[in-house]
Amino acid sequence: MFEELKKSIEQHVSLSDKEWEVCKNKFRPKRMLKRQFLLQEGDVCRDLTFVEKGALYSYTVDSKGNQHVIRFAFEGWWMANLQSFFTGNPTTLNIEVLEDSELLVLDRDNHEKLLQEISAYETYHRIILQNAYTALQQRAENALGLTAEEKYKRLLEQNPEFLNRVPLNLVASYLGVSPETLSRVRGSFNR
Amino acid sequence: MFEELKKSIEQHVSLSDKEWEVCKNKFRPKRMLKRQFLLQEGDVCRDLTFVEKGALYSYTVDSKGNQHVIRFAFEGWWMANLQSFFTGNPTTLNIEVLEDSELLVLDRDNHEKLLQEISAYETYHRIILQNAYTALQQRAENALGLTAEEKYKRLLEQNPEFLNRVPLNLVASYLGVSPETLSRVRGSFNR
DNA sequence: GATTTTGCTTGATATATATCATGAAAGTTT
DNA sequence: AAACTTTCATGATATATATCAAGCAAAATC
Repeated sequence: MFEELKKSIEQHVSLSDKEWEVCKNKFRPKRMLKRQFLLQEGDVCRDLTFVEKGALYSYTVDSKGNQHVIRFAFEGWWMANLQSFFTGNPTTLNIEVLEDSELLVLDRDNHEKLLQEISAYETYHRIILQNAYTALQQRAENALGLTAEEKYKRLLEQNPEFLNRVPLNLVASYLGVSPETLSRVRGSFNR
Repeated sequence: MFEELKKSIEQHVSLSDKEWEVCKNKFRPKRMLKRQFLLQEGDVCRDLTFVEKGALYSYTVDSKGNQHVIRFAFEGWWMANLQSFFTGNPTTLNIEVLEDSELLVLDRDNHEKLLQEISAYETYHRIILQNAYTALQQRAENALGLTAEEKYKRLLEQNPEFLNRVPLNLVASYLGVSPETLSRVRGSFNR
C-alpha cells in the first residue's frame, strides 16, 4: 500500500527505517472509485493526496460552463490545490477520479509535523514543489503560441502515457483544443 | 538597497535582527541596464535574483524564431529558471532587463546555507514557491480556452500594472496573441 | 535638429480552429 | 442479448485570430 510513496521519497532523499515509519503513519489510505470527487469547487482542500494506484484529474469550469482540465495524476504523483490547502480558502478546482484508485492522504497538521520532525521530508517536499513548478512552466509554454498539431507532438514527447490512459476529450481539454481538432490532428499525424 | 527584500520576507515570516543580518549578507547587489541579459539560452542559471528596483522579463525562442514571454518581474519579485538553478542543466530561457534595475542575487551555495541556518528563510522560500506555483497555474488556466478579449480582461483584473510598465508587444506575447490582435481588443474595449 | 528606431494602430486577406451535425464502434448497464 | 452511454471520427460551415502591409507619433540616437 505504501510502495509508490516510498519509491517517490527515496528517489529524492534518504530516510532511516525509523523516519519512514513515522512518515508512513501520518498518511491515511483511501480507496475511491471512478467518477467520485476528491474535491469539489467551493470546498477547502484539506489534504495533499498521493496516488498509489489509479488516476485522478483536476479541472475548472468557466463561466460558460466549459471544462478546462488542469492536470492529471497517476501512480507516484501528488495532487492537491496548493492555494486552497495552504490558505484555507475555498477552491475553484474540481478533482475527480479517472480510474479506481488507492490514495494516501495527508492533512495539513500531519504535513506540518512531518516538515518539522523529518528534515528529509522537508527537502523532499521542496523538490516535489520545484518539479511541479517546472512542469507547469513547461505546460504554460506549450499552451501559448503553439498550433494544435505542435501541442499534440509535444504531448507525445513529454507525456505519451496520457494518450493511453485518458479519454481523448479530456486530453483535448488539457491541451486547450476541441476534441474534434485533436481527433483530426491525430488522424493526419498517423498517416 | 535591501528594503524590498526585507519587506518581502517580513510579509511572510519574522526574522530577528541578527538573522536578517546573516541573510542580507548572503546576497550580492547588482545593477543592470535595460536590454542587458541576466541569463541567456544555453547558460546555467547560477542565481536566484530578487528585484529591488526595475523590471525583468523572461522568454523562450521557439524553433520558428518566435519569442514567447514567460513572465515579468518587478520590485519585490523573484526571477530565476528554477529547473536550471536546481539541476545545473543549461537553460532554454532568456532573462532580459526591461528597465534599469537594482538586483539582489543569491547563488546556490548561499541559498543552501540560508535554508540550513535560518529556518524562517526555508519557510519563506517555500511560501514563495507555492505562490509562484499558484500564479503559474492561474496563468496556464488563462492561456487555455480563453479568447483574446477574455485574456485581456483577466490581465486587467489580475495584473493591471503590466499594462503601464510593459510594451504591448511583450504583453501580447505573454498572453499568446499577436500584437495586432491585442491592439484591436484594447481599441474595441475602451469604447 | 535630423534621422532612425520603437511602439502602436488600422485595414485587407488568409488560415487554423471552433462549432454544429451525424454516425459508428466500443464499453456499460439492465 | 438489448438498450444505453461513452468515445472517437468525419464533413460542412462559421469565426476568431494570424499574417501581411502601411502609416504615424513619440522616443531614442546620431
